[in-house]
Amino acid sequence: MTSSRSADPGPAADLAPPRRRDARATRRRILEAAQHAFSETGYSHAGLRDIAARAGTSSTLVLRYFGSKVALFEAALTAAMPVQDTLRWSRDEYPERLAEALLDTANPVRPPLMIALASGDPEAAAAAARVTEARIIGPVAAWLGGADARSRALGIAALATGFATFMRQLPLTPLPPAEQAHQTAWFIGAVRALVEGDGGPPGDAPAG
Amino acid sequence: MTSSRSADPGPAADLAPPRRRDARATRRRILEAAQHAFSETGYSHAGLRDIAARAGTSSTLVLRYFGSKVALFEAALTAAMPVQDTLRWSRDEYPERLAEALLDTANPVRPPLMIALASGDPEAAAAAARVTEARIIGPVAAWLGGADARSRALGIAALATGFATFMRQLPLTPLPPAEQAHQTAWFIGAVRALVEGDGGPPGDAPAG
DNA sequence: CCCGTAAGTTACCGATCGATAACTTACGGG
DNA sequence: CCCGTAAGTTATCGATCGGTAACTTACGGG
Repeated sequence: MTSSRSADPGPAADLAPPRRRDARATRRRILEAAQHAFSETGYSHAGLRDIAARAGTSSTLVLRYFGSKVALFEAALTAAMPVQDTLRWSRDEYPERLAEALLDTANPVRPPLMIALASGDPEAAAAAARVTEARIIGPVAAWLGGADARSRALGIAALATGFATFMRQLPLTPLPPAEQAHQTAWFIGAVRALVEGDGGPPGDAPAG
Repeated sequence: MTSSRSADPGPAADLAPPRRRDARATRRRILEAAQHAFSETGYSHAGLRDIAARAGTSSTLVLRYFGSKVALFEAALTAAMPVQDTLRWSRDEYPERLAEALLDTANPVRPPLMIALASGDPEAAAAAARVTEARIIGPVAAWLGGADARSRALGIAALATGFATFMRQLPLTPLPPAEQAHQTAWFIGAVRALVEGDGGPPGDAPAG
């Protein structure tokens, strides 16, 4: 990317000079704050003022950078989609890795919840559908292969959404550890069945 | 000003006398309207004025009958839970019946969506968690039996939630019929695995 | 017939929301 | 040094929300 700045700031751009006005950094902070807010409380309940406060700015600047709330949501959901990472996993490790990612309490960004909690607002639901198709259904279906690839990719997404909703969003009385392990094992098995295909694609078995 | 009430009791108002003030009927209409509104647009996006308009009354009366919006939601979700019906199904027909119920376009009341779309608001999420435990996890787990009954019941609920969200709420480009059938078949198979138990309970087949 | 009470309506409140306009200030090229 | 422009702030708008108070009207027992 060609920087319009003056001289090349050097390879160690991490130690950026203490710019008090940095549009790119501000925009990135807003995007991260939006991912967190939309993941925790959903589209409707996350206000622009909350997001701006998390990012250390004002709601006006948020709108200047992203145009509207629903556009910010679409940008945040797109940025939160970890498809490029998940597609590097092998078919064999995919189910377990997906479960780990969904249950990782250290990461507050949860795309399945962003999708599920957005589907109440029509505009946000349309944005979520666009991003889901472009960044999940399409790539995952291509990665899966086979005739029912789209249906299986959609099943994985639906499974992850329901799993995340019940495991991380609803304040249910927590399961005892044994049942929790059973729950995770069931989820992994269901995803594995979808990854490997229903009847099993002929001659396509990934030699483990 | 919608209807002039005098002089037209309508064609055979069932068997009820033409009461112009019927608290029970009004309350029931409000509850049904709330089930529809919460199923379609979720807790946050469904306003008391919308619900009141669907029921043909005013938001004031809604609040007088149910106290608050979250209390109305809890009452509507409880009334919408079809557990008493589903538990009459045999273990064998349960998965297909559940899929039919979720995909029935004639019925606009969808408890899984009421739960999923409510989990953004903390109070509504708590209410949804209470009703889910009392009316789904508990009864279904008892009906399922076995050590992992609670975990399996939770899996069925999570599966239904994700399935309903992606099949009926998100405006995705619809799957072609063949893939749609595959999707439904996969859902039924996943539910069946949870109903029958993971390792399979020995000698516990219920005679339909 | 009469009136207490329940059923229902109208008007309104404070808070919050997304979004806009106008203003202020810092950065950097000339 | 100077000033144009981008970055950021303050003030505010109109709409909508859940919720409350006060008023009106119909039902039914005495």
